[in-house]
Amino acid sequence: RNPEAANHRRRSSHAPLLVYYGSSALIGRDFRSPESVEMDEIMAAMVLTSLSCSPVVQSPPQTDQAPAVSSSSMDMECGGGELSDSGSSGYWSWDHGNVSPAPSPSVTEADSSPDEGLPMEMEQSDELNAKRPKSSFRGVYKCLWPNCGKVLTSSVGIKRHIRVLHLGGSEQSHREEDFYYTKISCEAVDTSATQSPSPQQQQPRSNSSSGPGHSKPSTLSQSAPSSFWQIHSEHLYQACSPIQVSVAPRSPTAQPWAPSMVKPRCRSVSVGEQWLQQNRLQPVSASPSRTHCSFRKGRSEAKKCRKVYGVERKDQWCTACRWKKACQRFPD
DNA sequence: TCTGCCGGGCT
DNA sequence: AGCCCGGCAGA
Repeated sequence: RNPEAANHRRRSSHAPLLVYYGSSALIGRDFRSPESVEMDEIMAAMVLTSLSCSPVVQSPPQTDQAPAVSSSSMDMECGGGELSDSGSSGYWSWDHGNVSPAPSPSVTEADSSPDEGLPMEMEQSDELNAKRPKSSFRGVYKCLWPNCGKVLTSSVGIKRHIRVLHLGGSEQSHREEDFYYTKISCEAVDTSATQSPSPQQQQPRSNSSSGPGHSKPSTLSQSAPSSFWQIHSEHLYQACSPIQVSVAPRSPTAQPWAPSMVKPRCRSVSVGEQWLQQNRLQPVSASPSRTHCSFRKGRSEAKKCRKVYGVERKDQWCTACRWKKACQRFPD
């Protein structure tokens, strides 16, 4: 595709990472006024947008990096988080409502791109999971609604979020929320350094473009978003095979942000899908035949024509046996 | 290696 | 539909 678009894509996938670094710094300086922080965020995002085209910037975080406050551009990278720590609410999220205009045009463009949709989001998230420094997160819940990606730490919170914002708060959507969020836990193992079981926090995305999405929740409330179903059907397909959590050995020199390293390992399963699997529901339309789900019937103990009559008296075999089909004379 | 039979091609 | 066979997988 055109290089400019590719560049935007690269940038947009980098920006959240930097933002994340910023978030840790942000926590360290929460004594600052929100306005000041917000201005810094905007400034930082702008600077980062112009600086973060090179993967070098994306080098794994120095977790012991001091979150000093200064006006240098380097500090912007550390302190330019857009992540707001909701503090008293008990969760942090990406929810900025409709605050400032999108600080990073590239992010906005990527988010609003119609063909990127949720898969891109997941991809991005997975990518980020591998890069994120260790933290003490247990597990978080991410909204799967297109262009939302809100992350909360409580299932109640995410359900409420989905019900209110996306499902229009209708009561008929009871339990439906389950299908629109995913629990992210440590199964997205960070293999870059250790196999630490500590769950990784799902990286929230800028909602600078989700503003419009949030502004029309009622129109979406009665039917699932198409991209969601795309994901969901994919899950169903994948559900035929066990979820792969194991980790392939990896070159120590491999770049932790290489998507190919991360994507196959990290698969978030929506709670709804988990429910489906637990309840042994089958995909509605999918035919299981000719997939790896179909298994060959185990060999029976019964003797068939071949054994009974032998190859010499093949003419006495049943037709099916002669045709190498399932024996009809001595069925299982 | 033997056996059962699925999947698919040919007539 | 009838016939045949390559090839897979369990014993």
